[in-house]
Amino acid sequence: MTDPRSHSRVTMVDVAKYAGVSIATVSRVINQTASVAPNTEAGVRAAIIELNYHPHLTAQALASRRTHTLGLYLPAIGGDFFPPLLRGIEAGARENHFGLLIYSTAEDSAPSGLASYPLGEHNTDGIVVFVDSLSDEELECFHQIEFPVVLIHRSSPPGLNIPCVTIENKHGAHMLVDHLIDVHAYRRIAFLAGREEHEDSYWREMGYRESLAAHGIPSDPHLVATGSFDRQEAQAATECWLMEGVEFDAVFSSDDESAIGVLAALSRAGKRVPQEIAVVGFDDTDLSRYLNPPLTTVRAPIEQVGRQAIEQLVRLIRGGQAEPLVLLPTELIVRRSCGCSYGGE
Amino acid sequence: MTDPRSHSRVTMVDVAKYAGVSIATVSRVINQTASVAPNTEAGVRAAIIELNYHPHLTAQALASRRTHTLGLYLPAIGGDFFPPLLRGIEAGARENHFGLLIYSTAEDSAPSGLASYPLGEHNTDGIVVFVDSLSDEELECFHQIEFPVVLIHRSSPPGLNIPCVTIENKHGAHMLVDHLIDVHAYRRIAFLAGREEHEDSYWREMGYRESLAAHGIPSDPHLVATGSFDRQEAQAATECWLMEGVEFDAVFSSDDESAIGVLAALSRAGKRVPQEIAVVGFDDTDLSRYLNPPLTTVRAPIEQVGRQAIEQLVRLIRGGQAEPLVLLPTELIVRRSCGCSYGGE
DNA sequence: GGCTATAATGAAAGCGCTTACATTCTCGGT
DNA sequence: ACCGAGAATGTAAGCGCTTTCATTATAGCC
Repeated sequence: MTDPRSHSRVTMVDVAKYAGVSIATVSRVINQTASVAPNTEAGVRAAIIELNYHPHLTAQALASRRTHTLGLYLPAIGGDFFPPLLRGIEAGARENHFGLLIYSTAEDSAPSGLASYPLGEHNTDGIVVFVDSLSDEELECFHQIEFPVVLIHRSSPPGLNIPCVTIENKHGAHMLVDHLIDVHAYRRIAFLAGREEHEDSYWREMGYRESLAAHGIPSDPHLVATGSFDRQEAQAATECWLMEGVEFDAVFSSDDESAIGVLAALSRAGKRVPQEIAVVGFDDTDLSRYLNPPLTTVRAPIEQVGRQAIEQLVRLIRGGQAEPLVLLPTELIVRRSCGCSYGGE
Repeated sequence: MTDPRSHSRVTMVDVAKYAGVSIATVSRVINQTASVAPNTEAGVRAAIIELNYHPHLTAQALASRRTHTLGLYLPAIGGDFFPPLLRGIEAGARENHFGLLIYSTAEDSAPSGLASYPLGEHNTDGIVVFVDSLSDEELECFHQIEFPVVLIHRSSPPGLNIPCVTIENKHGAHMLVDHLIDVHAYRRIAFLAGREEHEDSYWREMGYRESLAAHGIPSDPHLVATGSFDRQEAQAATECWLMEGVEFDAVFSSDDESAIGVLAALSRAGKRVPQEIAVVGFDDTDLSRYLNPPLTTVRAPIEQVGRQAIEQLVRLIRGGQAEPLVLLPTELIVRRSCGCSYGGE
């Protein structure tokens, strides 16, 4: 057995001795928490370099009662949505000099007696919670102890005002459907919803309905199905429409990922996109420009969502106020799958 | 300012008092590190639940000198490759009851005087290093202090025998090119390499060359270009071939992601896949079955690579031996882009 | 019944830091 | 020359645990 205790690491005591000062002074120059005479400081810095000293983060955390670490709860790791989000979060954490601990609640059993929350006040200074990776009750627990939390793509449970950052789903969807109606004169526009409980899906559907209503188009329940933000399910749902002979000239798939499934179903059925049926998505993932045809969609600034979440969280940790709601703007991205033609790319 | 110190948390002392024992005993029942009388144990457990006590991980880490946390160094967060890899790693960590700290060396400045490595012995028990996120010198540092490290998709620098887990790149590429030659009788097969220094790319190229050689096909330098594992660059490289009038009947793109670029370039040039030119990739990312046409590729068990890496790392941490090299098998996935037709999907 | 292994527990010394408080030193003002 | 304010530094008490070592209670045995 390699005993981790065997390595005699360089500690502050060593540095203090080498520099001929007390450990308090060493601590002061490291944290710049009080003024130190220039000479002394230089000596300490030299000692630190000479001995190749590195502070022990765990000890610092215990003594200072801050971990300098942020936690991220995820429901699952995957999807085209995920990498840019994590990229934003990781970059935000790194820039603010925080470590980032991640935990997926995917196939998690309920926290048992002794096991506490995997990420919480014992190992982080604050957490960001993505959609439904934590239940309302769990959020409530954190709220009670006033632990810093920020939510992503999910609004605060009523009562506890937990800050939240998300995107303008409704407006984006509205713009997109407007485009379909105003520019292409489609009237039978199908909507493929995401997961039931998912707020993104809810607001996108709202944007869809509002746009229809604004154009005096009655909404037809046959034209709404569920794709669950999933390629397979979206494909199945589309095939279902096709089988049942539902008539539609365009489909608005609630995210790009399910749009891929729609495209696959249509292609297999021999329907040409966009000549026979137009398809549009949401998110503008990296991939959508490479689809065939390139996908008209709405750009969701996912990476920025991640950054903003960290920004708000860090404010909270530093004792400041966070925005109760950060709504990042979405933008219509017109490519070819809606029927537009364009020169670029 | 919210002072994090203000919350008087429940500590072992409280539990000990409540149960009428010493803190040592509480520690014993929590860690099961020595036998405790059944009655006592029951009392302590009851106290723990009653007081809703949760051990303070930082304090545990400091006292026991193990953090129960693993670190992951990444060069960048992104690509289709990334989510399954992280999924495997995260699951592995979670199952072994380790936390997971991640750090991207992407736009990292050189570690300055006081700043130590972001992930190291001060905050983790071991790290996994993905491709070139750490330099040989940095690996050497960790090696010197005998800090547990395992490498993913990158072999150990000479001398230090750092365990490494990767996939059978050469064999996979060999199978794939064999298929192109044996089944479809292609002879002018272009190869689009990944990044220069990338070992995956190197071995895939080796497999390609060996297969050609085995079939007595001379390799033509004009047929080898660099796509850098990147859609854009792959597209550009393919367009370049097309411009220069290089003749080829198939292209083996060193990963699925660049295959997308190849497909885009070909489609723009009006070339039909696979009728005029076949395209095959490597990795079998989620997406490849949804491409048009569905992509023939080689399955890389990416998620398993992540899991295996953690497995090896945990062994090392527990003081055991790790496999010097874990090579996970690859598998040929035949779809339509090579010219095969099939009923499924 | 006296004696020794053994199991159960407690006391206390850290782990490597931060920080409140005490101490010493300097220096301008008078 | 003397006082007091501030700056510079040191002392020491924790932070919440683990773990060694000593102590006490429990058997087991002839």
